[in-house]
Amino acid sequence: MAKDRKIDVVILGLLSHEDLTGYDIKKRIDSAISFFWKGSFGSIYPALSAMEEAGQIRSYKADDSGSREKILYHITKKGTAVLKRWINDEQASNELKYETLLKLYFGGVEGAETTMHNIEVFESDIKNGLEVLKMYEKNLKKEPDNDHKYFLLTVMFGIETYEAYLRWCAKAKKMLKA
Amino acid sequence: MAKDRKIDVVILGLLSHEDLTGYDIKKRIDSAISFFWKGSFGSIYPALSAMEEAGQIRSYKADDSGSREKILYHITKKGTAVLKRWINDEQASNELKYETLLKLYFGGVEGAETTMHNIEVFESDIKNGLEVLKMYEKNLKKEPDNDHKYFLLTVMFGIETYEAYLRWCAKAKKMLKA
DNA sequence: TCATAATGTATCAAAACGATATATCAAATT
DNA sequence: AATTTGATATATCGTTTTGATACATTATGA
Repeated sequence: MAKDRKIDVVILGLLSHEDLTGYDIKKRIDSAISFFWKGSFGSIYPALSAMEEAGQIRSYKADDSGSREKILYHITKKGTAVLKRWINDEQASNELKYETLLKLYFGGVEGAETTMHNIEVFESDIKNGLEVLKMYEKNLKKEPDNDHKYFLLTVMFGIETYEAYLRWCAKAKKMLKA
Repeated sequence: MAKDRKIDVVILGLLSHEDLTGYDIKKRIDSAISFFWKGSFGSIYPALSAMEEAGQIRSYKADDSGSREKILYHITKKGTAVLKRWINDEQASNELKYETLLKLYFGGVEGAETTMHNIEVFESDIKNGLEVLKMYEKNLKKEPDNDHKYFLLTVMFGIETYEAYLRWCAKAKKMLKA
């Protein structure tokens, strides 16, 4: 009926490694997995409440007294089961929304110059992103930790696709000049 | 304050080529641009109403009497202006949500076998998608129509990235076997 | 003939987004 | 020493989008 909250499995996945606050979760999403996933506080906090209600996670206050309010979450057996069920379900929806391609597709209503400029902006963004990813890769390969094997795989995915984007940019620019 | 509806520019872009019904718009989104964008009836119909209210589009009934109710939409000057303003705005957010990578990233909680299987499912989907894209490319290159130049560019983008996905799949499988 | 697939408009609950509110604490600036 | 800034932290709000469903008509085809 109603689609299931995807943010749930993101949270469960992150909590399967360590206990985190809602704020921590947001930070993890915005750093390590930002190039293939995102999430906002507006989905994280309500999900945390609902998931605790459902017994998938358990909250507790940070015990370093004197510090400010800080609610940590710990995954329960029930939560682990939900996470595993999701990983073992082979269907996965990869939803892409490239506004850049949308502008390109409708590029006919404006001149080729505008399209060219939009491609160049995209190209520049990707070049920056690629540098960050390559830095990640370098560090991950330096100390071949088995724990980080899966992280390395996602980074490699990013590099492979970003390089493809750049190849396409070159082709597209060439085509537009002709 | 509130983010602007992205579906609006998709609709305006499609209407800039020809008059369409809401159902037509959904079909266009699900075919030509499906690999880099998507939209549902639940966003299309309310947007059509709001945009007509705002004077960006104008509706009229199909005049082939005897046929069923059919509401066609036509873009106005105001709508064209909105579309052009968006295309010329250089900021574009490309939002990607790869559930496949999410499962991979959290792959540690299950065995390498599960991860391997998930990669193979992804690989198979991409292979199918790539074939479709290549068919599109073949047809578009057969009759080099200037009108379809931008469409060809998006298809080329798809091919380039899908091939990158497949290269990554091969690498990932190799790494997991080791 | 009768099923079922495609066409077509429309709404609803749930989910996600992005902005904002509120407040504390550490570090940097004046 | 006082002040400003930025990071930390929780939480909610209005808007947009999703995915499902409802409902009805027309075309296809077994």
